[in-house]
Amino acid sequence: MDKSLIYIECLLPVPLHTFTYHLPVELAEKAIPGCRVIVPFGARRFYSALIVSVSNNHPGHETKAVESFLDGEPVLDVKCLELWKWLASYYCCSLGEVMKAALPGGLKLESQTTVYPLSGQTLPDSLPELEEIILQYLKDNKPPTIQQLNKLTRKSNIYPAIQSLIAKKLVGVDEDIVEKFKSKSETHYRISQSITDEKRVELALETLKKAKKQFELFLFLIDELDFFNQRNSLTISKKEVVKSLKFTESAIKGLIEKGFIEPLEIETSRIDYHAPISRFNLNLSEFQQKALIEIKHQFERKNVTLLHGVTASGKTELYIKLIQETLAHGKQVLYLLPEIALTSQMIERLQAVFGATAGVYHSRFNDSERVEIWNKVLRFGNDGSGYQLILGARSSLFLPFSNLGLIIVDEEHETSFKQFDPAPRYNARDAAVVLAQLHGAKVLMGTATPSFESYHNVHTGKYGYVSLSQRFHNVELPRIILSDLSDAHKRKQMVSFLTPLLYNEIKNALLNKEQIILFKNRRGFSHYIQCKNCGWIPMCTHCDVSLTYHKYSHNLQCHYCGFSSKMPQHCEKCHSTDILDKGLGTEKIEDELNILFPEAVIDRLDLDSTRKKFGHEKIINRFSEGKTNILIGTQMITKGLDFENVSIVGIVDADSQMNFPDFRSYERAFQLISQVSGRAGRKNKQGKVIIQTHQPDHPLFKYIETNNFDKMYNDTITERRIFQYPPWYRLIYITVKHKNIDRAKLAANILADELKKEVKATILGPEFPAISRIQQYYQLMIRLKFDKNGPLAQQKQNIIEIAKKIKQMEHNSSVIFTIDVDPI
DNA sequence: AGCACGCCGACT
DNA sequence: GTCGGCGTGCTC
Repeated sequence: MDKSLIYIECLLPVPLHTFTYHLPVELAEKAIPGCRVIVPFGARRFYSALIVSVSNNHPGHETKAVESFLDGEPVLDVKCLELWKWLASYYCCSLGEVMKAALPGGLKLESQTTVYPLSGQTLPDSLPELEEIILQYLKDNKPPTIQQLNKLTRKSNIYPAIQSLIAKKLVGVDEDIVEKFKSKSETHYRISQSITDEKRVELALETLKKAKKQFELFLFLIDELDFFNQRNSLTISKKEVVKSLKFTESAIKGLIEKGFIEPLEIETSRIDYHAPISRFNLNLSEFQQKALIEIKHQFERKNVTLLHGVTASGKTELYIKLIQETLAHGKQVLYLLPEIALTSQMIERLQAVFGATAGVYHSRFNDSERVEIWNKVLRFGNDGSGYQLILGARSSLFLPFSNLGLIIVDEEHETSFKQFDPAPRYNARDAAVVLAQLHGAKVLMGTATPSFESYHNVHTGKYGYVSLSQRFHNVELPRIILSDLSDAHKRKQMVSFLTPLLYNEIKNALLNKEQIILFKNRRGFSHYIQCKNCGWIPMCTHCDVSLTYHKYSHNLQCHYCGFSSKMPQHCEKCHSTDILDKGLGTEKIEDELNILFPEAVIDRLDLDSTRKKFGHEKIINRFSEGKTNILIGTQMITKGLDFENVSIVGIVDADSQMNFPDFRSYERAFQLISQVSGRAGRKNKQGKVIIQTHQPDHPLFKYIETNNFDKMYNDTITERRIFQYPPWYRLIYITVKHKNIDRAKLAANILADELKKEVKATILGPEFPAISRIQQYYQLMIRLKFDKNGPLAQQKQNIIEIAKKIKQMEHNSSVIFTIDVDPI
């Protein structure tokens, strides 16, 4: 064994395992897990790689040498790496994939090839046209990157031409690592270090007598930077100097040249600073006080506690109290929320309380902002400037925490905590429990409608449980009224899509100047069109779904791949011009309402109306300011919004939610309807929730009417056991995709057969899901149900091995297998 | 994920 | 005959 080398396991920003590199043993002290190095990878590229572990042992295959070191200090805590490893093994993906999701792009470096001309070689008489173009470009420009040349020549692959030029010794190439993150900096000035006392100032002014502008500027700076008290410690930005008086660059330059002031670059933040409210008094109600004591009591014995509190029961105040206490102990806090964009009210509230110690992190930040937040979390503990509290969406789980004391998972039941695509397909709620364990921290999960998984964990004693059943200010829960759609249809009493009951309630509310929310989910039928003559329905050419009609843009769109086409003038099959729109989308509801209630101001909150930046906020603000009378919305309106004046919530079509073919449809429907209901009735008046349904006798409504989550859970949990579903069993769904339907089928069948032989689980499929083709790819699904107490980790390994084996078979290399653990 | 290599069809 | 399409295999 070569004793002069040590070996490091590295992660590169490619969706693969780790790679081993070597470096001389003298540099061993620089090889710290969590630091980045630059390494060669493949034929001609360099990447930044993250050191995972260091060893003295030769890995048993060839290794390349580390090119250089990037960091003196780790960019993350080793506990983060532990979380990554857990995620990779639990969610069946590579560590490289986890790293891709975890590290902000700015910390991942990649080499760029630049091309430069070589002189001294005589030009041949003739060159291929492409090579001529390149040479000409090099003559007149600074060395371009390969990508720039590709763009310039509008060719997809310019590399062969460059290789040919290299062979002729006409050009050379360079591999440069580019640092993507540039910290934002401003030019500042300070009084020169050589000016040590008043005397020197006078002397300086003496020399400046002839340069009037410089004299004035110097005097200004001495005053502004409070030289006589602060000496040379303060700085002023160039912006301010130029702005404050009519000083020009030349005056500044003059002072610098004479050595009276010094320029320096100061890093500035891209992130807004929030000043905390100076005096924040938190008065907990008697019930909240009791709940707080109970939570702490639970934390003595349990690492995770579920806080079950109805809407508006004041969970937030409890969170704030617990965060304050944890921060006071010098520990970090992570507050996880679903879909950050939809919870801006909550963020604003918490930022107002915690000010600059609190940072926000989610996917809408750009790369530079993310690196900045990352570094601020990393810096916590070193100086006073780091973030101690992070409010964020699921990806904030990856921030480089070193000393977490508490993780709050708000709206624990929300499905958006689960990442679906791409890998890692992790559930932030569950990963939070693991992360907390690594830090010895506690987890508080809050919700008004617990997920069955979490509630089950409470029942088995794994999680602690605290309930908060009293609403704030004793606001009553809204009255739930069912409205029978079948009956109204039969009696021909329907007013467009409204039962007479809901219609009249809306009318009355409008008369009383009260607001109305109408809820229509996206699931179920959206707004497709159909030929009345032959039944033809326009379909997406890439996916097997019907196209949705959009009135606003007057075209047809696919909600899966974004494909759009013109609205056809006549049926493509029978050429009939009698084409009808079917179904009821939010857009159509808006239209109908405009006809029914022409005096009302109507707004719509869905994916289409909020696409513009701040579209969401604008619609919400209009409504909460009372400018809108009726708000129509999808799932979006259920998220953490508090309105004062909503007396009626109408659920246009409850059936499509309940009848969705999924084992969780009950749970979901209950969650959704109670969340929508929570928007109704505040402070002084009981609100009404009117549910339109064809099945008013459905048992689900009994639970909803009485808001009896417990009963719903107990009545339906047995069914889950009988049919082998969570929380009793663990699910893994495997999707097999290929452009060719037969290849997809064949690979899926082989996989299912192998799994049945090798894996101890109930295996269903392969079968085509409801949508069998998405973006040109046919897909089949295999579903596995595992006994919770079995050796799951081993089984997962088996699955990965089998999939790998099948991929190696002839013609199968382009088959895509995706493994989804704990699918939602 | 990139990127190189290699094997086939459509053009000068 | 060559250019360039993409299917396949490899990266310490």
